[in-house]
Formats: sequence, structure tokens, C-alpha cells
Amino acid sequence: MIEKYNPMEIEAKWQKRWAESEIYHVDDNNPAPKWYALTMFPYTSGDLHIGHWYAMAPSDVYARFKRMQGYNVLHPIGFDAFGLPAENAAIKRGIYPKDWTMSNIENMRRQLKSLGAIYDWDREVITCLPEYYKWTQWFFLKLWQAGLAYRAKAPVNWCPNCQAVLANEQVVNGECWRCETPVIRRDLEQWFFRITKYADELMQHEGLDWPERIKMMQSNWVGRSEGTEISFALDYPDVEEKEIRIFTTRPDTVFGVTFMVLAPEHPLVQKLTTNERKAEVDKYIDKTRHCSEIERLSTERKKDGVFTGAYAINRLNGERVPIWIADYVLLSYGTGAVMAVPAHDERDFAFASKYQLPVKVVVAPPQWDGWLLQEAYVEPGVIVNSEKFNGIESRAAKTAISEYIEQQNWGKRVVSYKLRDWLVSRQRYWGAPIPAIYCDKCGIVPVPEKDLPVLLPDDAEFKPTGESPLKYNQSFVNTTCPCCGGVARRETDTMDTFMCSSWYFIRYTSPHFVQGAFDSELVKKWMPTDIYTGGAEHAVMHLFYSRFFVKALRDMGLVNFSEPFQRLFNQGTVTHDHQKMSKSKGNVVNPDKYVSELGADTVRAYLMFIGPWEQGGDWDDSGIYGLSRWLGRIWNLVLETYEESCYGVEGATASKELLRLTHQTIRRVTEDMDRLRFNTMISTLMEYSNYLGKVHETGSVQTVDYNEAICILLRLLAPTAPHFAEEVWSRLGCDYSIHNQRWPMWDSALAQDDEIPLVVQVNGKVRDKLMVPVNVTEAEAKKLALGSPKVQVFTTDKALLQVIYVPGKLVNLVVK
RNA sequence: GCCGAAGUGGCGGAAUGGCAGACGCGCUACGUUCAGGGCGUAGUACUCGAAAGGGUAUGAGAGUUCAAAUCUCUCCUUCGGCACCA
Repeated sequence: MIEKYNPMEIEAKWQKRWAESEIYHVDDNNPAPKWYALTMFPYTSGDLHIGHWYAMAPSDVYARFKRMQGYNVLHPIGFDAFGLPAENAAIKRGIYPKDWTMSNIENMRRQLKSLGAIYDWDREVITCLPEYYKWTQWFFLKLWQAGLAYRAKAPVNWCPNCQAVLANEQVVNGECWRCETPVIRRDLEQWFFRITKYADELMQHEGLDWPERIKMMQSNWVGRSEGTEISFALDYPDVEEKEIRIFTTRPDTVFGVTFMVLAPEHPLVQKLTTNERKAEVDKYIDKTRHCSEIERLSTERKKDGVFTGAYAINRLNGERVPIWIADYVLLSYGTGAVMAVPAHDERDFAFASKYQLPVKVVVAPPQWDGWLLQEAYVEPGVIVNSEKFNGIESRAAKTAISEYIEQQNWGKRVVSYKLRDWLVSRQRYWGAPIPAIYCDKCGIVPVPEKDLPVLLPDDAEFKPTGESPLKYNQSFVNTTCPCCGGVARRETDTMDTFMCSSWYFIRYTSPHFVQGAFDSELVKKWMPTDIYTGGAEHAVMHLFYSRFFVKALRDMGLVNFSEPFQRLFNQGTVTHDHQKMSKSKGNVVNPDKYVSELGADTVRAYLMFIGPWEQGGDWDDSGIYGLSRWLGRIWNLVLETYEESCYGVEGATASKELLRLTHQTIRRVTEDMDRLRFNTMISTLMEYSNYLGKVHETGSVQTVDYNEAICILLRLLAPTAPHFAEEVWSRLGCDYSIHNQRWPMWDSALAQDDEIPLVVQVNGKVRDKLMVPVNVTEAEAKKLALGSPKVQVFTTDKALLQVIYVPGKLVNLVVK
């Protein structure tokens, strides 16, 4: 009687053995071709939930597969450890963010180890430790030196609850993405990175194996649009500016302008507003300040605005048009001013209708005879009411009018982007301090590289005050100027955590390097990553920032590649009760319970089996026992045969079929692995093990072939159920370790079927299936099909019109 | 509102123009000296039929094709992303 499969015992045993023998240690000098399999590192929120396992387990399976294929695989792990949750949790529990974070890491590390992954823990990176953030600060200085960092006063999103500035990306439906408090706006002096410099390049994804969906989202995020900047004349004796510049993608409609709209924050508004309109304009501006940008951009809201009392001149036709303000025009996009053409823009039409502003048609709808428009006409057409441009087709008029404007020096063709520069300042404690010093004499001075890291004091009061908590930490703030040696103050803002995660994949290549952020030779060896897997929620921000970092490094001559992530794959989300898992909803599924009951191998296999990886799904554990039983069946099958020591029959005849199925299985499993189709990969292994069970029972194959098949099954199973495979492998008396074995190769000739089922259809309906030799000729196949009695029932007394033959698949008889 | 993805048994899903429902869960029956979420065998879309066998079926409707879950169009539903972008 063999022992039962006891996952708890064997998993602990092998995890210990693997660690002691350093089997997963990654050797930079290994001459095998490299494979960098990167998984998005987890945020240190406390516990890993089943969704983390959904991200980590399949990516480990894939990395193990590549490792068995002979690659020198780097599959590292680390922790994204700075950020607001640590601070909030710390405030709530009265412990330091660092203590909270590090104890979370300890727990998560334990959970991750229970997964049985090939992580080389010697390469672990933790972004909140000085040996890491020293280099995050160094990146800040490098970007500054390269002219990519600057300070600007800008309206920012302000969460009154978190007492912190939020990036636009962190505002969800006008609310703070973490605490859901409505966000208000406030002006602060901030650090920005000039990511817009790379706008065009960031839209390019040439040569990258990425999902179309993500590429599209990134391109939309950049939001490139070609248009024309046009100057409208101002004639106000007391106003210094003599023009308003607007951006439009419809220069063909410039003769149809009947009013203009400025963003309420536009600097000209204060100068232009007439005395009698001032009260109303100021009231409107105040109202705008209380709206978040998200609210302003909501389509649900009715458009409204206020007349400033001022007018501008459309230089093209000399017409005088009123200047309005409205909150749907944003200062941050284009020039913060728009020309309004109600006849040919839906939004302008709605606005004009509300305030009874004129509508002037300049692009004629088909058969237009001067009727009043009921809605904006936005399609192309023939230009009218536009003086010398009349009669031109509107698309051609875009060029013609733009050229004319350029000749007259009234404007120029420009490219505009939705993308904005990256705001990196955070008025928070738990982040990497920004390495800048303010000196009354020398101005803003970078911290010299030799003085890095600027250490985050452990003892700071991090209570929210509306300003950086570091401001009140005298020993941190007070310093001397690196230029003049005089009294100076440190920058008290910290960096956006996206800074930390924009280069962690580079640090993994040389995590202990002390002379710099990374060892160039090792970066050259490992980067770019061959595959990057993670949630689609990082489609834009994180991936965008990382790409920006790499491009900036390249332009500084520090790396020799342009893109960090060659292949990108987004796994789906695991929900629970059809909702995203979150602590606040109380629907978090902890994998520990399943691991301690059924073992990590079963949990790994189940997560991969529930469906295509990119699809995710709702967590339902009702099927998990099926996977546990499957492993148990293989256990019994393999070890029973071992005990019996004789399991085949010499001279048995079915070995050829077994061999064929074996090679078909290797092929299917390998192909599914490469496509990351783990659900069908496991089905294939199940079919194979079921077949071996049958073969074992009937004793229909030769011992040597059966033996070989079992070894192949275990190797194909090793990435999915690493502990299980290792244990069975060792019980069979094979050498440690199965994970150092080579992935089986298939032989196409051996995988080839002798006979195939030929489907015979009559008028597209299946009427018979015939087993025919694989190399059957078209003539033979047709003859066999016509000869089938089952088919003849449907063909007698009918005229045969056509015979379709699909080689190796079917014959379709078309009769009438 | 726009963009994208998806909709297949009781359930998760398989099949990417060529046998619909692989594999697994659940369920049913039988067997097993079966204490246990054990093991084994058979069955399990709907429908007509005693059976052989037939018909119907991949959200709904049309179309293309010898052939459609798969391609096209319209509509419905769900999920994800974007947010007046001038």
C-alpha cells in the first residue's frame, strides 16, 4: 500500500531543499541564452490575496517552462513599498509606516514562498529602503540634469481627507481613488517631468508584442491631434496682449466663428473682463475652482458659461465676436482658448442655442439651400460664406486656409497632445525625498550625487497637516547649501511612487550594485525583459512612465535600448461575488487557507485551469477538488506502478499509439505554454494522464515505453506542480532535480496519425465519419464518401451538384 | 456618449470557417468491508421516438458561404477603458 499524496509535507520539504541547494540562484555568468520573465511586483498592502496568486502562479509556470527549455531565466520578485496606504494605516494604528510596511513584507514573503516559485530571493528589491531609493533620487537628478525636470505652479487635485495631492490618474469620478472623498482643486508649486517631450515616441509600439488594446489605450492617452494655432486680434488700450491664440483641428470652419471661449483660469480673463461683467465673471470663476477637473469634463453636466464683455476680431473676415468663459475649456489643453463654430461643432451648437448666439454655416450640408440647422453639421462638405475659399471641399480647405493663415503670419500648423507632463511631487511622508535644496542666495540647488541618499527620517511626525510632514522635522529641513555653504532648506515633498516602479526591473539585474543604480554590463545582458505580465490597470500610467524612463536613459547614453518590455501580457482580474476584491468590501479571498488544505500545487493548477489567463473570472472554489484529485490520481498511478515494478507487457502492441499520443501531448503542451493558454495546457495533461491510467489497467503497452511516458508526464507537469513533480520524480529514484531536466521535445513524425476521421457531410450536415489513412487521396476520399450507406440514405434520388473536399478533414456532398 | 472585449449545457470553459460542448466541476445510477469531500464504471444540451434514428440548438434577427459559435450588418445584454480634446 502506498502512502497518500500529502502536499503539506512534501511542499515544505522541497521548498527547504530548493533553498538549501540554491537551485534557483540566477548566475549572471551562465552561458545559456538569457530569459527575463518579469511580473509586476506587488504593493505591500498586507496580505496577498488570490488575485496576486493569479498573477504570480502562471507567470512562474511560464518562467519554469523557459528554464527547462534551457534558458538562463531571471524571474525576480520585490516589493513596491512606498505610498499612501502605509501612511493611512500607520495613522490609524499609531505605528510607523516603515514598521507597518516591513511587517507586511515579511508576511507577503512567507506567502510568496509558499507558492513554490523560482524567485531568487537574493535579488529581492524593496523600494522604501535607502539602498534602493538612493538611486531613485539619483534618477531624479539625472532627469533634472537632462532638462526633463522643472517646477511650476499648477492646479492640482487635493483630497481633503488624505490631505494630499493626487495625480489626475488617481482621481476616480471626482473622488480620491483610495478614500473616495470628493476632490477639490488647489494651486501648489510642484515638480514635473517633461514626459511630453517623448509624446510621439511613446505612441509608437513598433516591434513590441503587446496586446492591441493596450497599445490603443496608450495612443489615446497621448492623444495626438494635428491642427492650427490661430491668432484672433484684440484691441484694448489697457491690455498689453494684442491677440488670443486658439488651437483648432477645424481651420476650415474659421469663417464660421461666432464667439470665442476661454478657460476661466486663462490669464487674459482678468484683463479683458469689463467692469459691468466683472461680478458675474468672478462668481463663475469661483464656482469653477470648486469643481474638480473630472467634474468639469463630465458629459453629464450641462454646459454653461459667462460673457466677459470683451470682443475679438477674426482676422480672416474682420468680424467682431464676443469672448465668453466656460469651464469645459481647460487651460491645460491646447492654448486654453477655443474658437466657437456652432454650425459645425456639437458642443458649440449647444452652447450657442442656450445663449442665443448666432450660427453661421460655412460647410454646406448636401443640397443645402440656406435652411436653418437643427443640429451641428460635422461632416465634410463644400465651403461657403468663406470669401475666396468658397467652393473648395472642406478637407482640402483645411490645408488651404492653414497655408493662408501662415502666409499672413496669423498662426501656424501645430501638433497638440492630450498628454500632460508628469507631476511627481507628493506632499507626503512615506516616499523618497526629492533631492533638492533651496538656498536664498543660490536658488534651487540639486543635492550632489555624493550626498545621496537624502534619508527619510524614521522619527518624523507624519500626521496630515496639508503640507509635507517633513516640513516640521527641523533636522531634516535645515541643511547647508552645496554651492555657497550657507543656510538652506531641503525640499520637503516626496516622489510619486510611480518613480520607484519606473526602474525596479532594471535594478533586478544588479540589485547589490553599490557604485550606481545599475551595472551597465548586466543591464545589457538582461534587458529588455522578454515578457512582462501584470494587470491591465497599469496599461497607461506605470507602463508609460517606465517607457519614459528608459527613453530618457537612452538619450543620456546610459542604456542601449529604447523599450523596456518586449512582450506584454495582461492577465484578467479575479473577482469575488463579481466585485473587485478589496479590504473595504470584505470580499478578499486569502490563498493561505487553500494552500494549507490542498497544497500550493493544487491552487496553482486550479487558477490556471479555470479559464484563459487573460480572462480572469469570479472566484469559486467548487472545482478546486477536481485538481487535487487529479494530482492524487497521478500520484497513485505512478507510484503504484513503481511498487508493482512491472506494469507493461512485453510484446504488447499498443505502444505505437502511446508514442503518438505522447508526442502529440508534448507538442500541444509546449504550444499552449508559449501562447500562455494554461487552461488547455492542463486539459491536455489530464487527457494524457487519463490515457496512461487506461493503459496501465489494460497492460497494453511495453514496459519501456510506459516508463518513458511517465517520465515525460512528470516533466510536462513540473512547471505547474513543482513540488508534486519533484516528489514523485525522487520516489521513482531519479536524480535531483526534475527542475534541472530538459523540457521534452516532440517528433512530428511520431506525432503523426496513421488514420484520421473523415467527416462526410450532405448539404453541410454530418452524416457519417469514416476512418481513412492519413495520406488518403482526394479521389479515394470522395469515393469512400459516396460509398457510405449512411450517406446514401440522403443522396439517393437526388442530383449530385458538387463535391467539396477539404484534405484530411471532410467531404461535403451538395445534392438537390 | 465614444472606443474596445465578450455573450456557448446546471457551472468554469473547449472548438477561430469544416464533427459544437474537449477537460474539469456538479448531478444520476451502479459497484466498492467506502469512517472520511475516497476509488471505479456508465450516463448527463434540448426535443421526437420503444429502439434504430431524426430534428433543433452557441444572446436575438438578417446576410455571405458547399459549410458559420467563428466572417459581415442591425439590435439586445454584460464587462472593461476613456471622458466636452476644440
